[in-house]
Amino acid sequence: MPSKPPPPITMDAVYAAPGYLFRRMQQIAVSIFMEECRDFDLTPVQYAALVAIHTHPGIDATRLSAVIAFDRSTLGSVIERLQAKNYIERKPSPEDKRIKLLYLTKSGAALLKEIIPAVERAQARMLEPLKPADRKTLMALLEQLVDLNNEASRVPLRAEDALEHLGKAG
Amino acid sequence: MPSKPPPPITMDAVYAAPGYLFRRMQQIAVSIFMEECRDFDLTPVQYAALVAIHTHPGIDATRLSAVIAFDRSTLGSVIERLQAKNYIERKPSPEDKRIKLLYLTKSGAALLKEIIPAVERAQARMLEPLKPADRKTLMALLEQLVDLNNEASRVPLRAEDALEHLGKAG
DNA sequence: CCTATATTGTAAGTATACTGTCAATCTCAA
DNA sequence: TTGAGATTGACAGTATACTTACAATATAGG
Repeated sequence: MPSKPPPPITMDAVYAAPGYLFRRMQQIAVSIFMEECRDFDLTPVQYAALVAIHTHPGIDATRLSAVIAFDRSTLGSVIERLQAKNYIERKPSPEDKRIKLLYLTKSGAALLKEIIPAVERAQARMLEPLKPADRKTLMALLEQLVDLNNEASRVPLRAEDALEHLGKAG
Repeated sequence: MPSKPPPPITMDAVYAAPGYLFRRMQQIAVSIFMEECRDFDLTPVQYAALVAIHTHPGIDATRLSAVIAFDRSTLGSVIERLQAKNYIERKPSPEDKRIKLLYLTKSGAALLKEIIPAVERAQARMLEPLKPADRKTLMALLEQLVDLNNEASRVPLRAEDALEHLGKAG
């Protein structure tokens, strides 16, 4: 029995591959975000970090990385930049000398409020070319897929766990 | 008339935002690709470049960037790494002294053949958690969205145009 | 022919995103 | 209590991904 011949190597196979489409869509999403938020000098990642710190004041970097599914190393430089721009501040923890607690500054809180309409415009623009029903379908499937694949990523999202150790156990 | 109060700022809003899901899915996709292709020392981007050079031998870097929707600057270092690993070679064009033509080496062609099963396993694994019908729906919608948003990205895909100037016009 | 303009590859600078490693610190169990 | 192991933030190293800028080269118009 002859084995199946290998499929031809074509760009069309690349263009239709999930991995390629995910990369392409991510590029597009970042591009749209940066365009809508041009006035604010804030990247998508920096925005997510600000929201998380706003929601969980006094979080530390390691837990923050779990809450936004971010590598700890990467997050270090993100935090540095946010601090350099005076949007957040770091205070040493009295309980654990290794830890630095993160808080929004007034400037950071104000920025967050102001930028939200631009962020929502960006999010809407990403899906705009689709029909409303298709937008819902796509988001529902993607949310499922990301959730079901959570453990496959190197830095899984740990939204709840992360907070159990924050002195707000419940 | 009082204006609508602003929506509360929550992490759930971030988790459901298209931009966040696209970034997360991209992280997961790269992670799975790297895991399946561990034996080969090739990144997703390097793989796409190899396929494109295989499909269009003698392509130059600028056209390659259009064919895989890649920034020219980024591509420079990708090409360098592929050359350092002896998977491609660059030859000066006799017609245009600015241009360097790209070709797969024997080693690169062999690698490409060998890696394909691993790449296909990776692509399959990304969608595995979904039901087959949902996989199709998701891919169809995503393909549409990427295509319709093509111009929104900084480096739009120009699959066909790019080749018209390659001496294969027609 | 010669000059304004465009293209090509390259480089410098910024920002994710990951792999490791490390010292300081904390925790827990023997 | 002390010592093994874990955690934390920091750092070095690699790889996208983008911006702007630049010199070398090519092209088109006058």
